[in-house]
Amino acid sequence: MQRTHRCGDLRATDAGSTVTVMGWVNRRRDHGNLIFIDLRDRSGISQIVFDKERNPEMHSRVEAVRNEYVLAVTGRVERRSEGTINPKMETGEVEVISTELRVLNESRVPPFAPGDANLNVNEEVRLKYRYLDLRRPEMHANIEMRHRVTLAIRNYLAGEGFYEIETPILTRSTPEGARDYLVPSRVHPGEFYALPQSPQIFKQILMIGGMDRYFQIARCFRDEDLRADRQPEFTQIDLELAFPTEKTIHDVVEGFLDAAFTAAGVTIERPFPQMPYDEAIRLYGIDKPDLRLPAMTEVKDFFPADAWETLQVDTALPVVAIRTPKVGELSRKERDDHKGLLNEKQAKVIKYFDDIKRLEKTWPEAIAKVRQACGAEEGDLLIIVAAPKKETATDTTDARRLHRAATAVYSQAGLLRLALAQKYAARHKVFDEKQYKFLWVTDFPSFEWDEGANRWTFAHHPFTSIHEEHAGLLAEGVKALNDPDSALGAIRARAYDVVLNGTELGSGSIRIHQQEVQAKIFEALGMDEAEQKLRFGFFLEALQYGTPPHGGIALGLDRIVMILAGAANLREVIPFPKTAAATDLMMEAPTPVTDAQLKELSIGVRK
RNA sequence: GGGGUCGUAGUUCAGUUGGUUAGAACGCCGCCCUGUCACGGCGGAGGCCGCGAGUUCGAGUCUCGUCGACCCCGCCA
Repeated sequence: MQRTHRCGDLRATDAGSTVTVMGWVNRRRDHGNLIFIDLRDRSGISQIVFDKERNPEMHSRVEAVRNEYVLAVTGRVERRSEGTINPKMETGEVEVISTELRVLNESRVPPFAPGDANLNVNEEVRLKYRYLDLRRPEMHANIEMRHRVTLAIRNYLAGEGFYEIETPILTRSTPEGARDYLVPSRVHPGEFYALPQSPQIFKQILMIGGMDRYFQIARCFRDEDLRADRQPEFTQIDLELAFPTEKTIHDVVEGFLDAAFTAAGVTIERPFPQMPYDEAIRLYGIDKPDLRLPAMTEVKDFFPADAWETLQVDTALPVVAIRTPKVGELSRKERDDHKGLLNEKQAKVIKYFDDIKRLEKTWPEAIAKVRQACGAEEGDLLIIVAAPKKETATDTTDARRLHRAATAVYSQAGLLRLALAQKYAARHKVFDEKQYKFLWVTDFPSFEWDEGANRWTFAHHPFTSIHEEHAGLLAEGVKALNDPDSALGAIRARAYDVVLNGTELGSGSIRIHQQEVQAKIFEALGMDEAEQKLRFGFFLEALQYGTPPHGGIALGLDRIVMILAGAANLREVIPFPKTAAATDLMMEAPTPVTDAQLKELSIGVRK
């Protein structure tokens, strides 16, 4: 038997023709002498009719057929009579009157029915029986969208002159950044490969190799704890190109995102707005602003100085208003609940005033200005956030220190802004509407102070160019490596993130292509010459052989598809995802291995 | 590493202050049914209450430990 049609494709225009369809039994309705079977394949569902009068032998065989049996059915497509048409089904105008039935395979009773329209089953069960879960139309839709998005990106980039190039999966461990997944070498006892956290060095080497434009739908591995939007192995759209400006790269990314979203049936606006990191912090308190919600507004100057004295606010630091739209009147309890939105650490950095009406009694003019500056409308919630006054006044003479303190206020206020948005999401409904607000965040700090390690570390990765005019700061900064207020903190990188609705989709930069600059950066990170040579010797050498200026970016494919699918976690758009404990419930991975395997790898396991 | 929620029939859940025979719905099995499409009717089977200790005359229920799922913090250049 040869399949002639797919189940979901039959239409009234097929009436009269004889077809053969194959698929799974979605549901069976047994009326005794008349049996209906909904047959399902990837394309959809068709109703097959088995009539005892017309074919008693076949009818008796179909009585034994159960859910998820795999059938091949030949029959005549007939237009359904008036009153039996099912408008809820794509194929509901027709049905197949079966003339031949072959049971291609039987099925045990499944732990859950993939054909159940309102499936309510624990994810643990879904993951264990992933093959059944994948039969569900919802999963088909997500996987299909992922395919379409990926294909659109491939086609777009190929059209822009990018080569798709594979890079090694077995590579070298780099101790900085995320924890590596390690693979023992049999040939070199005691030595290990690492799975790539990203193809970063390889793609830069490809540029040095004159490949001009590279991309890869690349699998990356990071041995860190999981989140709803983080898997230990994930897929990046990774690209790099020679002789770029920031604009070249932004145009390419916007181009393929446009193609990808179009493939998913979504129109997006271009060009994406841009915002320097420092402005993002000042307006949103975070480096990945969600533009669906209003920014914070500086309101300190609207109040007379004595107001801040009364309210016990530190006037050296910012005072901002947070507006949450369309919240309406708050009950006493709801207002009390705001306290719970701050953790202990946050409460040290900021205090808030959420009873605007009370403030208004004392400072009516100030509050009027606040409302106007925020663009507040009736029903919007306004909360004023400031730093609590401390025993010793904040030092305003040290600009870098002051900046650090102000940044802490902005970021804690930003977290409160998001917590409020989340708390009142059901009321403002901003998150319900299908809107896609893209943003480029640019000019990230090159270095950030690591409190724990008490040293400077890179904010993006150590191959990121700094702005040329900050070369002096770098020279100054390397002389004060142990000072959190060193000049290093003021250096801005030629780095950019693409952000969508408060989610970081991707991150990239113009790379360093001069060996001396690269060595200087390593030095700023506390690596002496010997250590540089040990860890990146080959790369520093490569940079000396005519490296072209180059830059690139990597975007999380899983996250893009997740957002397009409206899914709450990545597992919905990954066919075989891992659990929060990084296990595979279907394969039951990881597993112990035999002593013989370990011996061959010169590995002993500590009990 | 830390915090939270959850774990009872194949599935999703209920289970009172610790009390006698642990329930419901869907699914499953049998019989009936020629126009259903979440078909319907009648009947039936199905339980290591995650696992292990403890408290108690008595534990699904209380305590401790442990395993697993999910979410968050740390972590993720």
